[in-house]
Amino acid sequence: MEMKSVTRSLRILEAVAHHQPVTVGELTKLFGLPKSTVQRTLVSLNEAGWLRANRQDTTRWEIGARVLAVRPAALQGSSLFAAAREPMIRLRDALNETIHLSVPDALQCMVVVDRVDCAHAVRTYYAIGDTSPLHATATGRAILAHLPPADVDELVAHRLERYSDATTVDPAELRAELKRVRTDGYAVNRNQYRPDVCAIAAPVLDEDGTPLASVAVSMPDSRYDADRLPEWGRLVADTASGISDRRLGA
Amino acid sequence: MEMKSVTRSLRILEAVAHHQPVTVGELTKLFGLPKSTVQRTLVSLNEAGWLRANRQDTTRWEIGARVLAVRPAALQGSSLFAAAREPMIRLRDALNETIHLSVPDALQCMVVVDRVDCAHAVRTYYAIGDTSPLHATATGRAILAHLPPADVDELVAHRLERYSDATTVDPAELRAELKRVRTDGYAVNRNQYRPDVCAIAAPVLDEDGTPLASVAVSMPDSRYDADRLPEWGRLVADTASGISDRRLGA
DNA sequence: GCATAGCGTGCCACGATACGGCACGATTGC
DNA sequence: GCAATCGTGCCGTATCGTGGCACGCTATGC
Repeated sequence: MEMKSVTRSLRILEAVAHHQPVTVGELTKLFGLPKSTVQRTLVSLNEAGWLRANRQDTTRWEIGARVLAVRPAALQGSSLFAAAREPMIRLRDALNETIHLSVPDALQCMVVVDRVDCAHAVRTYYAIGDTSPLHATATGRAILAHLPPADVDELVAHRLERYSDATTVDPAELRAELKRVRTDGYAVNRNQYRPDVCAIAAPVLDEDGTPLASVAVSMPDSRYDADRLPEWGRLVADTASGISDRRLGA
Repeated sequence: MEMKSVTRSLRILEAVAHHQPVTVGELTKLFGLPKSTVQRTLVSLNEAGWLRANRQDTTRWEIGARVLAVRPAALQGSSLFAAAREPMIRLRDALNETIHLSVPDALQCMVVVDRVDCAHAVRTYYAIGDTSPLHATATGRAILAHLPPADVDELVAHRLERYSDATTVDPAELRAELKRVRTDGYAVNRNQYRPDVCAIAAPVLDEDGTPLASVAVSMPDSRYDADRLPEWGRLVADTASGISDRRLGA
């Protein structure tokens, strides 16, 4: 049922992405596999055009540009990506905090797809491709709030994992929060996932109300100001709906 | 030397990306492979997290968000990407034409990695991930002009493919054009690749003069004005060198 | 309503093929 | 100049992917 060489080659591909440019030896240590096996896999990935030798050190491997041609359906041929770009920068300019764009992956987790950094010396850090849980983040709850109830039921059927003291693990409490998100238009997270990280997020919706992605402003707890929450929440929600409009208008 | 199942699974992955959401049957027709083989490959790709079933029609497959964690080395840990973003927007604002950021892939072709759209109703369209030939585009020649002569020799050793009446297919003519690019600081393309598409491009250089990427402004032939070429060329070149500086300063 | 065609999926014996131990040559560090 | 380490290539064997086939299901057309 599972093709060993395929899954392994993809694991290796991911490892190359995280450690590029990387040598055969480093990868064998990482995986504990025979040299020949890793080497053969790298050559195959190279022949497929997904890997290439580093220009300076031809014994090191790195990811080729081919992967950019393969983009998730969630990005809708990257029109979402392009539409979000400028509104995100404007939001960053207005608030001077880091802005993230995330999409849900198979309703399992959120994946960061784009980022605009702020100018503060201390700032939150998520890399593009990082994942986070749906129930414990603002970005995830902004999506959850606009999903069919059946999907939410399925999520709470599994135990809601606790990441910190503040994490919402009670299904009823989560549902109440989601209801609040729908009326206010934005979701909030104070230290519920990563300690000392707060965020305010709003969903980008499809024409039929399906949540495609969410925009979030995230900041250290020290800069979180509850008094300004309504104002910031409105700004984030406006940005998100602006992206929806741009996407559909194009 | 080549692992059949690996290369084939990646071909299938790419096919899914281009036709998503797609069914098993459609893929079997595309490749002429047995149903079971395609099916098994899809399941394996799914288990690796690179594929997922469509939400509406669970019998259709699409690309998962996992691929976003795998980024080309050419983006230099996305510092190039981040450095280019705002200068590109300023250039778009100045010219009101679509701006593309492209990187060379294994010196075979250029790949579009970012885009900022203009406001015109009629505009050029390249998606992120699209590829174009080195010798027939402004974006490619901006790179070629700053490559070691040996690399250019290797390129012209293969036949220069013709895409339109205007395509430069004569090696000597290409070399003369590259020399002009080096003195002027920007490359030009009038309908040499896609008919009715013109572009002006300049390279983003590394500290040692290696071309990393190129910035291009592209427009329909109807809006191309030869009289303004020097001015626009200078603006594009300034933007590109500004990106180089930002990248190194950061 | 029934027949049929087409779909996605699961099974299994066969045989191609990827595995991994090993050896070679190049490079680096002592 | 020696030794350790690395990337690479080879080859017999066991494994693993292959693809023909059959099943259950859905949509289509008579």
